[in-house]
Amino acid sequence: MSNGKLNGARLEQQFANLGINDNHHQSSGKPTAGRYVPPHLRSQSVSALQSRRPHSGWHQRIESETWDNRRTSFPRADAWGGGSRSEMGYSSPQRRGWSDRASSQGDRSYRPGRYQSNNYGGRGGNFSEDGFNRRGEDGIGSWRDGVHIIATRSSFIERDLFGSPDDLDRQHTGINFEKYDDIPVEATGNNVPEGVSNFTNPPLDKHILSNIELSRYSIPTPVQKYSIPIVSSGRDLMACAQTGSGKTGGFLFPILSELFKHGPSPLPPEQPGLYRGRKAYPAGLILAPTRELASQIFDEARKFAYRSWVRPCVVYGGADIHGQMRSIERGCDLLTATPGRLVDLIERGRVSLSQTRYLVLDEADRMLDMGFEPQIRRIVEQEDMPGVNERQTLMFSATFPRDIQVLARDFLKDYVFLSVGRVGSTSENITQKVEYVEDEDKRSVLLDILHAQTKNDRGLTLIFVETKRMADLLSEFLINSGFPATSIHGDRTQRERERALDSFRTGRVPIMVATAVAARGLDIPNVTHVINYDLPTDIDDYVHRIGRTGRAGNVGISTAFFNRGNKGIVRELIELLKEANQEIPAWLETVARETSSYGGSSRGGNRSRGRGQNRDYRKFGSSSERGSYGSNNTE
DNA sequence: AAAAAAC
Repeated sequence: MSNGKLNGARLEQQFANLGINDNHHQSSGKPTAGRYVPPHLRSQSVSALQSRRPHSGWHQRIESETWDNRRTSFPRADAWGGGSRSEMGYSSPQRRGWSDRASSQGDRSYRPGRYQSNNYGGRGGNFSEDGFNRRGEDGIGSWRDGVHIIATRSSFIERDLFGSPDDLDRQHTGINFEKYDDIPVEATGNNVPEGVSNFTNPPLDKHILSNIELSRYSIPTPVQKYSIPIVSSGRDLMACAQTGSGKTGGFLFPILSELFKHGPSPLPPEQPGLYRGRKAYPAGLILAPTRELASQIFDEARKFAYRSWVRPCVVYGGADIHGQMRSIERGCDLLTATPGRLVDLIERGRVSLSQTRYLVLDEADRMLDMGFEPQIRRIVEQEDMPGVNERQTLMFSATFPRDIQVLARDFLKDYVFLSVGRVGSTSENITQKVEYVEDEDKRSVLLDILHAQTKNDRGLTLIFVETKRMADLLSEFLINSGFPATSIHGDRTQRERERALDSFRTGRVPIMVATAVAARGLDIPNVTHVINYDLPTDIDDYVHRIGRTGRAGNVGISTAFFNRGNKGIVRELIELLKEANQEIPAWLETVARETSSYGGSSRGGNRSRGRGQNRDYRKFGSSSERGSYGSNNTE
């Protein structure tokens, strides 16, 4: 199962296996049984999918429904005539690419020869008296003659995107609004704009306000308070914010708001190239370090782009690239991507970054670490993305080590540094326990913990291990011990990963064993317990991992198994526990004392200064000055 | 040393 090296028959087999276990298909009774639907498309309404059924051949339909987004999921009489659009006609050579038109803002309908100048986006008309479209056909706005045409509302789409008010799954009830005022916020840089305390029309566009309201967010979280005016005033941002503090909204709200205000960029004349089709020119690009995180961000983007001219898309590896290409060539204004797949699409000539005005690096410290940095540099510096002065760049992460801040400077101009939450530490919402457990005792201690909590705890337990192999072994062990468990790691297929995450999220399988792939950014409500079965070697990873619980003001528990193998992080761990007002076991202090303070590793010197690392190094950094980049390693 | 991310 975990070694998926089947070749020829793989695809068919995958399709054949599909209808069996996927509860999405079963529960919603959609006509898609037997087909793989990526997570971000699974909530499409029945009518939407049915309406597409008669249009094209079976094979085509799999692909298009897989990656198709809302925009083309609904019949559009004006664009498609009698609704006889076929995938073949779609790719016919006589179709003119939208990007090689004389007019910069071309019509995006797909019928060959159809042309309406100054029109961008979907149909905006068809209003009914109450503003709702009863047939559930719209939700796609447009831009015409400098005016943002907001599409009619659709109760179908709204239920898909926003859930119903009593839908516990979707609610953000845990947000402790009173506590927001106590959270320290530090904004440094030149002329830092004043924070806003409400979602209001200036500076936000009215339409984004309406989508924020539909999502039931009532007041800005601390990071949003500042990111909104910072982005609206054209500034760059490096934001260091506690996990679960609304970082995604922190960049989506102001970016979409600006896009709604200003409309699409004029498209450049198409360069001759191998690929003659419609190229995607996203106005905003969001990069994320894992596929699941990209998918999660995209889900949010769909909510806040609802009824607007902005079409969000997502691309990531491990999923069929052709479907993704078809999706983005239908229009792609706000693209969320993992780096590898994006580079692939750029090489294929399917994506140009020449119109990208907003660049977001989520989990930025991860994106700029040794594994990712070359790819990021390539995307940002060696493709056709506008230079640092012609775009706005935003970086977000819960941790921002000083050396990464130095690196990040290459991508930013006169940025505001924002530090939200308990600086450099984890939230007090999380009760952190550390237990001394030898490797050979870990299994039985884990079982004890799980036995103790299954009684009345209906929350989810996330268990982190260091290796993919251990993730497999441990989840198998738990299952054999009678605990419903699943696992997620990079050697599982994308389908397995998504299914594992989904069954965990819904609570069907309340225990998940995970590698670092699940450590960052994933927003899974109701994770009440994070267990570090293996502690990471980097304290920042620990911070991100335990941040999967205690989200949005909820409380959570974290348990770490510590033994001699983990003494490398002992001092940083103690510092962290102190800052978060956690109990520190006496034996842990002993281990720290026994661990030589000069212990050979360079880690103690550069990174560990506790609170220092999440503060603006321009202001708090020790010896290195702004101008001394390149020779700053003399501590 | 391991994990993640493209085929």
